[in-house]
Amino acid sequence: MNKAFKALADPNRRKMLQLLNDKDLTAGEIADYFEISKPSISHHLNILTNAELVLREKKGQNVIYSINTTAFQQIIKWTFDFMERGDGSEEE
Amino acid sequence: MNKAFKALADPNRRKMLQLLNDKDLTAGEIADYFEISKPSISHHLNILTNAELVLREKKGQNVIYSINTTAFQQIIKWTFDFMERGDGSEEE
DNA sequence: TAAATAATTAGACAATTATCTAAATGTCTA
DNA sequence: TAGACATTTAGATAATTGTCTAATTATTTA
Repeated sequence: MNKAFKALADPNRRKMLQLLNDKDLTAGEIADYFEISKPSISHHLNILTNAELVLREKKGQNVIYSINTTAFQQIIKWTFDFMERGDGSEEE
Repeated sequence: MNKAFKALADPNRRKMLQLLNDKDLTAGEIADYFEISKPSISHHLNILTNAELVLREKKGQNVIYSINTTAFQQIIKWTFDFMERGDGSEEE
């Protein structure tokens, strides 16, 4: 959980997640959307993978990345707990 | 939004949010739950306030902190967009 | 099998961050 | 008003992070 939150702290990584949410992409395709170098892209993808926010699959020469929806469900759950006060009160 | 995600990246700050979710607390009361120095607590509270995740209110000698639920709703919204694929497809 | 392509690893560096101690500010009360 | 208390500000330092270039690994294909 901590890794996921740390991973989400970077805007480039959040953008990667949004791209992957639209469709699966190879590392190279992801890199095309950014100004930064490919090693930097690789570094960010590694952090996202370690945080289990994305899944990687090697296919020939390419590495295909995809969103891991399970991780997002956990984050939603965590965040949701702040919306539901323990006693059900809606008062200030 | 970026500030909020950065603020959430730190475990101490997430713990502060969880404490404040239970009830409003002064800076000193918050400090009692942590091992780190008061200036460090103050630093973290400042980051949370800047990210608009918490609200601060001076009351006499004390500063009372409380959760800003609006900010959490935005984070939920952001996260939720990953759960709903644009075309409504559930396929892999 | 040599060259081209895709991606990662290694290592360096600058910027950011979390922490500390010491000092300052603001408020209360004896 | 002097002292105590609550909190923040200032400034230093060590650790972490994001970025780069150069080199490496793995795969495809001419």
